[in-house]
Amino acid sequence: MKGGETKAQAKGTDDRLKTRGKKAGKKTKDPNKPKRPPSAFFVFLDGFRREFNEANPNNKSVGAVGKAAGAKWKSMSDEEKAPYVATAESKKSEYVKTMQKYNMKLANGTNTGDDDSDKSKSEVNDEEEGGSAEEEDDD
DNA sequence: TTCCTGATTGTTACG
DNA sequence: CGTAACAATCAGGAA
Repeated sequence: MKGGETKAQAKGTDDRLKTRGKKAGKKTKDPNKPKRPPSAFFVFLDGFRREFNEANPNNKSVGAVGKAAGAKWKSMSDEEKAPYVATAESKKSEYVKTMQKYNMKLANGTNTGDDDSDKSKSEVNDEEEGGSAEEEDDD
């Protein structure tokens, strides 16, 4: 057990509580723009929502689930969040890779037009599918 | 009818 | 180092 909880973040961003821009219907004009992968919390939320949906057919709204999920999330132990965090990590890996292609494409698209076969090796080889998500920490 | 907001935390990136 | 914003969701409120 770690005595000091990581309060480093210190939620110094309470300002964002106020509807931070973020329009729902705002679509990105960049089709390749990689969307951020769901955090461990979101991964947990994904499953939690379904449960909440059945547990609360009345459904209140996203806020209700969010609060419930957040409350429970904090109640969860690191080990319980481990699987969610592990999934989040995997998503992040893909995100990073996607980001590379996104950046690369921009570099290619906005820059030159010379590219055909050579660029093949120049570009990022997405054939790197190794173990991935195989981190098991034995207690 | 159609669009947008709300609420949760995490993660990522820039100055 | 710190801040700023955005990631999903689902139904209701507003114009």
